[in-house]
Amino acid sequence: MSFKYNKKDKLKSKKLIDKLFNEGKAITVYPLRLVYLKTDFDDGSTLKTGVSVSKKLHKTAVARNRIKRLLREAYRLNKPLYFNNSSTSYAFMILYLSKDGTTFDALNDSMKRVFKKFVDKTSDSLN
RNA sequence: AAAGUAAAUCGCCUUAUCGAUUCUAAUUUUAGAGUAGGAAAGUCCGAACACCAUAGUGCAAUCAUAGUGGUUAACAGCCACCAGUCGCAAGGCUAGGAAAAGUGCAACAGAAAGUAUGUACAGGUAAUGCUGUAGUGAAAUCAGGUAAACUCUAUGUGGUGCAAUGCCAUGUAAACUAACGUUUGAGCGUGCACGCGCGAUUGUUAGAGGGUAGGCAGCUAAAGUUUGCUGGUAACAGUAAACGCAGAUAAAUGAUAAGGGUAUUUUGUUCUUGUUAUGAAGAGAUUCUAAAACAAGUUCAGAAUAAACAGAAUUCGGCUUAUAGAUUUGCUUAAAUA
RNA sequence: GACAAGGUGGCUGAAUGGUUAAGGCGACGGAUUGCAAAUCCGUUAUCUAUGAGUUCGAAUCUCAUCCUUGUCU
Repeated sequence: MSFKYNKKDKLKSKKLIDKLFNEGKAITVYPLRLVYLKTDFDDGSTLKTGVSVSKKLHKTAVARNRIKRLLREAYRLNKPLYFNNSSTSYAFMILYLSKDGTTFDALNDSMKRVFKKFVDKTSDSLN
């Protein structure tokens, strides 16, 4: 798996997103919240991920776009470090909970902690 | 100088690495090219385009506009001029038709706010609110004010909006139940009238229910952008050349690092100017100098900090609002300061 | 994206262009009570989203801005 994050790996289907929020589980490491669900995909990709920022917390489109871009970048760079060997496929939704702005370094750090927690938790449940 | 005023331009840049998306090649993972604004925003006007079976007319209502002329595909925009108003001025602002067509409204105060009528003082008369002043009020005897009150005049105006609309996929579903309607006309474009015909195999309304929430087209070359020339006071028009300029859909246009430029603050430093004697002259008033100190400006170097408003969603023309900082040009200056 | 509706004290909610704006629920103080509740009396508060305009006068009319809510397939 590489650093790429193209159309196939994005979570787009409205149906799937509804299902994810209804049936999925969540991990919160402030300021991030990861909602995940184990599913299978038709097009062969193992992970589908979307990001979201509330309009209530960040009023302007510029602020929301900025945070979403940083979230995608952090996800793209950290993905191979944690999921290179996993064969099970998941749908992810990453939410940004803080009201304040952020920097790439801070977000990168918290993204790593979220994935670490996720990997620990899922491997525990398998055992 | 400073202050003001009008207009225009820019809105950090470069490189490397890792990505996103569209198109074109080859072809199955490579290469090349493109990729956000002046407001992309608000959705306030005007259009294009699409649908409302086809294609229309009149009236009314509604709504909009409102000096004159020009400009434009169109406009409530823009340009020029006139008028009013604010400003010393440059210049700014103006929903700027009609109150002698009619209806209405005017609290409190005041005698009286149109059905008019009368207090005090003065003047005047045969006599009288007959005349003036005072008093109330935004407005007072003359009529006026108000049309962002109704209204009148002139001009214009069908509705819905790309979540329009067409096709594909999915679903037993153009299915089922009730009411209304059957050529004597329900409905067909929201009020009335006319006209036109369509019309039971797919009428209208309501109920209950099934499916989808996906894809393709619409979708980006356009009343296009830049520069020059010609006409016009100008808005703008004509013409020639060059350019080919976003197309995403839980939302692309990014992230990181390095370097550079700009502004502010601060440290050191170069130079200039000013102030100060504790120095010097003198009997003294006072005068001269300025090592040092302080203040202001300035040269160079370093450090830190900061960099606005804001993100396309069918497309154009405007308007409105937000906007750190920088640059350029024209014009004005009454009073006050140097 | 396209198109609509609204904004009045802490909450709810009325108003013909005419006295810094009705009423209710609250809150506070007093009376009542052995103490409370209920009841009665009084008080409170920068209340018409913001900024302009029309008018003698604006919560009301007009324009712009801000905020909130709704509709669509």
